[in-house]
Amino acid sequence: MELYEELTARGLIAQVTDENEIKTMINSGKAVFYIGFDCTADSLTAGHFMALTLMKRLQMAGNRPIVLIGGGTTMIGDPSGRTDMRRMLTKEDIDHNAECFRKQMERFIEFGEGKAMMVNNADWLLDMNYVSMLREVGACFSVNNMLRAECYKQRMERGLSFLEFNYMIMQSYDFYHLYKTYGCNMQFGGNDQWSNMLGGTELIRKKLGKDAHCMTITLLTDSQGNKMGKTAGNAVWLDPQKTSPFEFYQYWRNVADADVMKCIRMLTFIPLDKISEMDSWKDERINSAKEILAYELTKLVHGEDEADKARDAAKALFSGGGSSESMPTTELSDENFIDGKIGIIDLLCLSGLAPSRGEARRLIMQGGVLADEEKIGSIDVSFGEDSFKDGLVIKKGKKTYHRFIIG
RNA sequence: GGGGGAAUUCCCGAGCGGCCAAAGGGGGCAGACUGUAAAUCUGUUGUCACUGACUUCGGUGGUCCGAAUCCACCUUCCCCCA
Repeated sequence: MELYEELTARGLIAQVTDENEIKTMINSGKAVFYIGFDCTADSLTAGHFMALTLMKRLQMAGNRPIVLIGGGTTMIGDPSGRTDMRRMLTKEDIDHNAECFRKQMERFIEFGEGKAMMVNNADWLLDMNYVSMLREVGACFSVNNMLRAECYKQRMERGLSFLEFNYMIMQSYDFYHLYKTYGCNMQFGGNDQWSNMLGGTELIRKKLGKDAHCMTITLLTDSQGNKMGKTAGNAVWLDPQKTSPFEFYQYWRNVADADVMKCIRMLTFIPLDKISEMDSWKDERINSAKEILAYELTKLVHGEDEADKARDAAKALFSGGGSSESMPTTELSDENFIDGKIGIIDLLCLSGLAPSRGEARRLIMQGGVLADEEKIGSIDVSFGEDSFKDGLVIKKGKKTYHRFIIG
């Protein structure tokens, strides 16, 4: 099966400018394509991950990827699909974030001569002269059309600043610049980027009379229609410091039944024929599909060792037995003990299992705390030093564990 | 430039000068049921020395015995007219 057909079968393609052109181009490895990443945080997220896998798929088929770091566009902030304005980031923040992105991507995409390249649009956007920019680029855009763009829709109701309104023009200029400089003939991005991306092809057509193409990736949403890759409003990060491999594993291990196969298809590199076998899995068997999903993704992002550890830890915790090695651990010292004892509430707060003493108290009263698999029945329970000889495992609810040892 | 309106706890949103730690919903957390799923039901959701005390309602001052509620100024946002 050829690349384009595979992407379609995996459900990755949302919209394309010219299906036949794009198909022949990427199937024959002739595309020089870019994906832009705005560095609004100091780590990539699960959402970016899909774009990275797509880059890899295309690279494996001989196409040349350009990673564009949005050091310049992040100064503006993309309003697409947002209801409120992004917090303005300082130049220093952006540079720092860009550096973090670069490091994470290098683990994933091969950069170098004849391979992928990385550029930063700060290099050509930041020194732009306003008036010449307006004359060169602004003349090519119709405000009437821009206002009709889907990506501004929500903001038309709640207010859109002129700053953000210009985002589309900046992104379009990027494409134009890359086309001229590197012969970049295609842009990929999330489906929410469609209007911004079309802006680029329009600009290239108007300025150079040439055709360039775009293709958008289906946004990964769950069966409820929410964007995936978030827990309680927090992103699932690729940085192990921000989201530990274990948490990362658990996130995918816990996706809803309705979403597993979609995730496997879109995010993993498991061959399609294998996946279609799994399609018929039901009930308890679908649970093992989740294990596969979680393992595969953890392996891709954090490497095989971490994936093994995360899987073992999960097995140990949920099916009993096994090691508690990779569990988050807190070392207690003498000063934590009063009269040779430490209270359960202190343990919960110390480890961050509970953010406040009130919360800790509540958890205990609701029967949500176990110590070495035994339910804590009272908020006054305390432990002597000898309880920690072999480590004490405190369990909060069903899925959160913490081990305490004496340092 | 002129006029009008808004800012409440994680989010949306109600809130009469005392009965307001502040309705309701969402989300979160925990319990039951389960397959580490979904759906459903229950409890809970400012902090602490927890049947009590303390700190919260954009900011700063003020009125009052008493302010989320009234007044002044400031900040930010929205709407209408230009």
